Amino acid sequence: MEYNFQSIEEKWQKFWKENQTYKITEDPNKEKFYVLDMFPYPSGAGLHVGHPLGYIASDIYSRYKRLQGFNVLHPMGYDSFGLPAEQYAIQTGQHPAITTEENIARYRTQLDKIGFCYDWSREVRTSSPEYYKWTQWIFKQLFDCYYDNETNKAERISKLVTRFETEGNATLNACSDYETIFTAEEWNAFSTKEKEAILQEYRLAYLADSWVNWCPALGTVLANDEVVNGVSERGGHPVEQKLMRQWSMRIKAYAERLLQGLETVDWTDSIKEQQRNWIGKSQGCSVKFEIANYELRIANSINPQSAIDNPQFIEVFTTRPDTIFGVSFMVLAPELELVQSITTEAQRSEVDAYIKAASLKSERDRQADVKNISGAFTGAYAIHPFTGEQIPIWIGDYVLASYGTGAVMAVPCGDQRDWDFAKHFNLPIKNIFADTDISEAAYAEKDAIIADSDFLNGLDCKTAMKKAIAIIEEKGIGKGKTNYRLRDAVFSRQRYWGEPFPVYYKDDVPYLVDDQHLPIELPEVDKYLPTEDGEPPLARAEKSAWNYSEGDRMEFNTMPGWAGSSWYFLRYMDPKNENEFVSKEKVDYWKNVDLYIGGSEHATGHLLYARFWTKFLHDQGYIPFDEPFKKMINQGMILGRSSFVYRLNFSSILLENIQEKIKEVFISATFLEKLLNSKITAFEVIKNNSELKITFLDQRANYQPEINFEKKEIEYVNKIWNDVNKSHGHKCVALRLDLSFILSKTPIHVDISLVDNDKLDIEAFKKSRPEYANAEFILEENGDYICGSEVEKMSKSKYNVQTPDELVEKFGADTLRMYEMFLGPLEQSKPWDTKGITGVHGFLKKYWRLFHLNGNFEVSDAEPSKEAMKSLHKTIKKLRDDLDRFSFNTGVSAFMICVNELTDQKCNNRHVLEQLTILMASYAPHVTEELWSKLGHAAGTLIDATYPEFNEAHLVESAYNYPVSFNGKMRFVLNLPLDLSIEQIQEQVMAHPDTMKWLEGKTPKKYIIVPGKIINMVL
RNA sequence: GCGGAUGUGGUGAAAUUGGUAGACACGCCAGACUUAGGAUCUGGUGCCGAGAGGUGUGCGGGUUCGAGUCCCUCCAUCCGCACCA
Repeated sequence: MEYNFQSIEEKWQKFWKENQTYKITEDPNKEKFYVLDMFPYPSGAGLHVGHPLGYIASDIYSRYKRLQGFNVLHPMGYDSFGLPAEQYAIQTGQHPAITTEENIARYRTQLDKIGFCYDWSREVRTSSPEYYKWTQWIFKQLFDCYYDNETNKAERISKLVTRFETEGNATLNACSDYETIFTAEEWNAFSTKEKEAILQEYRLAYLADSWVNWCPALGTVLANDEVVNGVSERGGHPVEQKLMRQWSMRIKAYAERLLQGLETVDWTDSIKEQQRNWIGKSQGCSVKFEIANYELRIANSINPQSAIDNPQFIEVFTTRPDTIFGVSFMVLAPELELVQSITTEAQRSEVDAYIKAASLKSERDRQADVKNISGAFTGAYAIHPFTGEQIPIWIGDYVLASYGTGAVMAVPCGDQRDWDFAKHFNLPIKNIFADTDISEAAYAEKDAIIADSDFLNGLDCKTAMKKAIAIIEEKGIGKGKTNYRLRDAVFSRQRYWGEPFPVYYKDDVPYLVDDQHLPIELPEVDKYLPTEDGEPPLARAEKSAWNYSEGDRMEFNTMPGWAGSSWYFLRYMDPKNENEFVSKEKVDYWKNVDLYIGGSEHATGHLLYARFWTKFLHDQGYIPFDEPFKKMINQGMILGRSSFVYRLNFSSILLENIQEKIKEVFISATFLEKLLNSKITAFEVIKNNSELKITFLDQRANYQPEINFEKKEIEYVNKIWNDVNKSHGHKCVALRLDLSFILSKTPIHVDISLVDNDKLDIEAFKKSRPEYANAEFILEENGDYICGSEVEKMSKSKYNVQTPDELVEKFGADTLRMYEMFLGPLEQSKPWDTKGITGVHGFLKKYWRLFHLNGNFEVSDAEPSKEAMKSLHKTIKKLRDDLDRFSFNTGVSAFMICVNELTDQKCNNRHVLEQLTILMASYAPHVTEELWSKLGHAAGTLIDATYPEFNEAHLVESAYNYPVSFNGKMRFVLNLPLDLSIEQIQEQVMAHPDTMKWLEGKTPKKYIIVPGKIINMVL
């Protein structure tokens, strides 16, 4: 009986579905294990072979854990709100829900064909109202909380209000940018609107006018992580800064905990580092510098009010308070308002010109232009708080208005940028580090001893920092402070296809919709575009189109893509719960995700937001953990292997009948290579009567008499002439080809479905495009057209997309699963190449054959042989070790070795094959399930079989092949019993004839004998 | 510039604690069977060399009886961050 994978896979997929083999329930008697794949967006393009890589790995691991007796939660669902479906809706008018539904159906078909053990009864979709009801509910909780720095967690707004009513906000320590102090009396006197405006400054989800990344092409704002190099991550459209009233999330409040939590999770250093960078913690101290002659400045200012409004101090943030005596000037960001009031008349024109120039530079230009030092002197001076010296105040665009206070105390001896600025403008550089040379560059290391610094003299940096902060605080001119680069995340989008907010407005004040009215469903609209006055698409909805409405109007923004994906892993635990987002009982059982597999591209988006929401839900007591994903593996990208054809570009071709169109001529890659490796750069062939005259030319088409061409090169030219001429009905009279021109042209991508093993299917290629219909080819000797190739990202435009479907059809899901694992380590990026798939397919056939004799199923019930047990237990151990360290590729090799050995042993022992089948069940679920039932087990019971136990006894050897080395070089192998003592081993080795040969008459100076390992002699 | 990762045959890779480098597979070569093969089976295959042998894990150095593995220097590729005070 042949290994008929098609019928086997179809049969079992149907069985699993009908019998709900993979449906799981909470079972307090079993230990839980939660394996999760990153939430996919169901794109219209469907799956390519790169997508299932992680899914296969997680599936293998889930099955492995289940076989070991764990209760494994392994769900799948769809992050189904998103831009592509909406863009499609705008173009076609089709409701995005329909497109989304179709795409999900396609995904599901593709996923089902690979044989995953997902519990589909737990599927969730972010775009379904049953799901987003709870996204809205969580938003409400965030709205109703603030971050209390004293309890170090999120607390209810009602607690804050009580505090305001009794004490005002003077003693409050909460996360907010609100700095105005009010008393309880003042608070109680505020109007509702005023009170709400203040509360917005504290809420974790809040409405505020903030500078946002506005993307005109997408018609929406974007979060910082959705902007890469000044353009939108999706689509690459330009992004500008715009002040808009938007919902935001006060993620800043969690900066420190998000940073600390990284220590507790098992993620790659690379992702953790990216999150640390994004959070950007820096510790230091704020210091106030008094502005000299401030009164005078006010009197002279053209805008006295501005001067009065601004403080007479410049506050800076520094991470190096130990270098405070090294300050020799200050630099302000040019856009700072303070600059206007301190600039002297003499400097005004220069300063204004500089500010104007700086404002014209885009954020991107400013970043690109790091080396160009620029700035201007304001004419004003600050007073050094310790020395009383007057230090000049400059402006320069290397100081960013958005970070810290937008001002720096410049310490040129210790900071390279300050040093560069000082050198450029010839400002004083004061060295406060003992025994350092700062003539060529700043000394930025923190290992110097401080000098010329009054009370800091003789101290090392660390001690000096502490002392400096202490004295600065004592003097009341500043205090120790920690800064974070992390900014609050914009939470609204001006789009249609997203979660509506559970918010209505009355008198421009936002109010939450009561829980009983949730979910607020997406209303129908006539068009998925903004209104004429630029309101988001939801503003088009009639009041009656809303399932609930209240107040003057509903919120027209929708939530961003990361809203639904920030908590989806919780919903899988209890997907149908209508009363809670997840029940306490279920979340207490399943807890956080034990293994999370997905790409690394969400490092600063999804992975940070999900951590933030988890911490918040934990603070509020809804879930018992505060990190969502304990261990994460980032699978590498599967790259495509593109194929190329090379079109010849004849700079001149003459035909007898010049009306005839010149055909497309393609040259085979191997032949092209030969040609390029020859001395030929260009040639011309002219037919004179029946004689051919070949002329070799240089790049300028000049005749090259000095090069002697070999016979083979003449042959190459002849071949081209013949092939081209043949294709043009032998009407060519002249031909000129410039090879360097071919190289300068990009090779043409050809669809990989037309190529097999680099060989082009010429007929199919001709049919693929009308302009190729009459193409002609310069082929290899054997008549093949060989394509060139290159490894690139898989994409439609490169015609190198390989879908899993065709491979499943050709080789089966089991082969695909094993092959994807066999490619190499999961984390590594690698090119997709189907060349090796036959090897894996052959292995499965070989495995199948172990169970069959002359085409009939036949296994032996005899006692297994010693060597078969050894092969088996070697494999059991190897697989256990490999899976425990997520080395999926080496597991496949181990199976191959085992099957090869059992085949050599002609082993068809029931016990051995049965155990091997359980081991392989997680990798190749279909074929193992088939053979498992043939072995006499009930259908569908393989997934809960008892995982084989490793027994060392089967691997015990009595003898060992010792590698015998001389000076560390292995010379021969000697088989010796393992129970020999070191002395006996030495005796045996010395007695061996080969030893004599390698000793060359010398006596070894030293013997290194490690029993069971090696023998080495030092000569 | 800073940080992280990677570098081993023609190719994908393996070598888990320092102990026979290249397992396993592709490809290639030779052979068997076959009307045929993208089927199956057998043998070979790092490089140089006829052979003995030499040589070999990006380069150079070090530690060690012994280094792909540990340490130092440099180089290359990929990814992330980048005036963050």
